[in-house]
Amino acid sequence: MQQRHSPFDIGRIAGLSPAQERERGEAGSPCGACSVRHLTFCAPLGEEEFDHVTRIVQNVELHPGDPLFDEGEEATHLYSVTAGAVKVYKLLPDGRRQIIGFLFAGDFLGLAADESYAYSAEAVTHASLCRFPRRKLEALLERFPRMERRLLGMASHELAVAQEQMLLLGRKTAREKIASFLLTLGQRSAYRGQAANPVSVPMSRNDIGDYLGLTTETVSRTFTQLRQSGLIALLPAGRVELLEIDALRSIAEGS
Amino acid sequence: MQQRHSPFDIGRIAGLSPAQERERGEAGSPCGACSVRHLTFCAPLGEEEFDHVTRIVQNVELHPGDPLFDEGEEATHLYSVTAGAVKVYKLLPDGRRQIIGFLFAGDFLGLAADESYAYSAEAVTHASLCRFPRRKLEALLERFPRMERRLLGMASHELAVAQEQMLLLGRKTAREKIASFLLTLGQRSAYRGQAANPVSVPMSRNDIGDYLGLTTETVSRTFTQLRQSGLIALLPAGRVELLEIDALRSIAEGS
DNA sequence: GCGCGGCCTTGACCTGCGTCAATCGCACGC
DNA sequence: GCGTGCGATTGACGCAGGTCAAGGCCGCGC
Repeated sequence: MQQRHSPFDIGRIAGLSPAQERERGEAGSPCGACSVRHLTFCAPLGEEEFDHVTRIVQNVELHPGDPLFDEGEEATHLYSVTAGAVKVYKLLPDGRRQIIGFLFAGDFLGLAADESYAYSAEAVTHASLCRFPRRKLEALLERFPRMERRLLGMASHELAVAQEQMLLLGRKTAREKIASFLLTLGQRSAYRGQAANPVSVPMSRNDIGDYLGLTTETVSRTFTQLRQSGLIALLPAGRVELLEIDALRSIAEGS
Repeated sequence: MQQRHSPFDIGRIAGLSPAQERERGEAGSPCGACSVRHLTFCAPLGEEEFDHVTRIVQNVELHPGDPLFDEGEEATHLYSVTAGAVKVYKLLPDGRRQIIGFLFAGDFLGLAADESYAYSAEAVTHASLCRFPRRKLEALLERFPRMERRLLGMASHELAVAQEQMLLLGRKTAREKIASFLLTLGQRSAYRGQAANPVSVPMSRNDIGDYLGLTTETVSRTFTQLRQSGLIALLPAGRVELLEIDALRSIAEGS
């Protein structure tokens, strides 16, 4: 239990050593040069496993707003984000939208509970992803149980994140939601080795609203209110400075 | 891909054949006599695997309101519900509560993203569970990759359910939430081979509220309103008859 | 430099749901 | 049968956040 990682413990698997410097891997494809491997699904793979993965992976480049796949579509591929930001969402027939998550370098998507995707995915910024044909990846899982263990760990982690988000959606106020959102974005940036304090907030107010169960206007007003209270500063290029992290933390946890 | 189940496809694995009749397995322990095995984690195990599981499993009986474990506690066990209902929830420091899910026969809990539970669990009704020491189960997973595959399938399924719940919490109205809730409870009953139409609703209005992001009063008012519209009937013993399933379905999906 | 379009902000107003409080219903113990 | 207590229901009222609408800001193309 020291050397071996628990399959129920993605935190320890993935959190070993958030690196300092990285640029997104070049569009080409060679996994050998992957600069974000330590963050991804591929991190714990051995030589042989990694070799096999390298052979089935494809590269995908998206521009802001480009769709990756739609809810209900046949789930033919799984993806790992290597650069940029992607959003994943579900729609109601009348157009109401719930964003299920924002994904950054190292995040995995496409795990489907049945044959089709349960959500749609679309680029927020310019984004690069590795694409794994599902059939071929399954064949590898068959051969390399360690990969299955890794996926189980990632799924358990996703589940914990989803549960935390349910708490936010069901029980937090707008102010608490925004504070939680900014802190979480910061933590995730730090985990990837990027600046955690002036946090980069690449998504629109509308996207933030659809993620937190609020409207654009309420998101905007709440940002303004936090700014006026001296807790944050709104910088150019969608960056937000967290001026009073402790205060934000106590707001996020419910005053 | 015909004989072999996809690891990303819990739906097919778990959904093979919801049986008709079952009573909860007797408190004793012998897995051999388990009447809900076809619903559980154990369903797809082979002889040898099942034997090993049998040897590490313990039985737990809970009365309504009994706690099973608390958020933050060391995650020493995993559980499979064999009878009754269990609720799983998270708290904010000021006491606000979000129920993450209600679990019934066949459901699994305790998968933790790190060494401690991310939520608390407590019995809703009298409940029976199988308890697996985590260390020992991990050792089995090591030996039997098929079990890991099964867990991955279950986790993927949980993830899809959680995402659907985020859509509900973030974007649905009280009326839509209650309609969705009743329909989902019905489907899950049917899946276990129990009555789907007069649905059994064993949890309190308060629990329902904490699950749907509403207050007790709003839950109560919404039930009354659905009853007055002739869509449901409130029967004794916490049972609800769904009188107009199609109408309820269209409400649940957003009118 | 100028106009255009998309996003953000702000204001005024509205409403769905929360809050507070009273009452009801029913299971249970004696 | 009768009291007791907890959960459910109902009502009156308030407010957080939604809706509708008007600018403001800014990057981009020509």
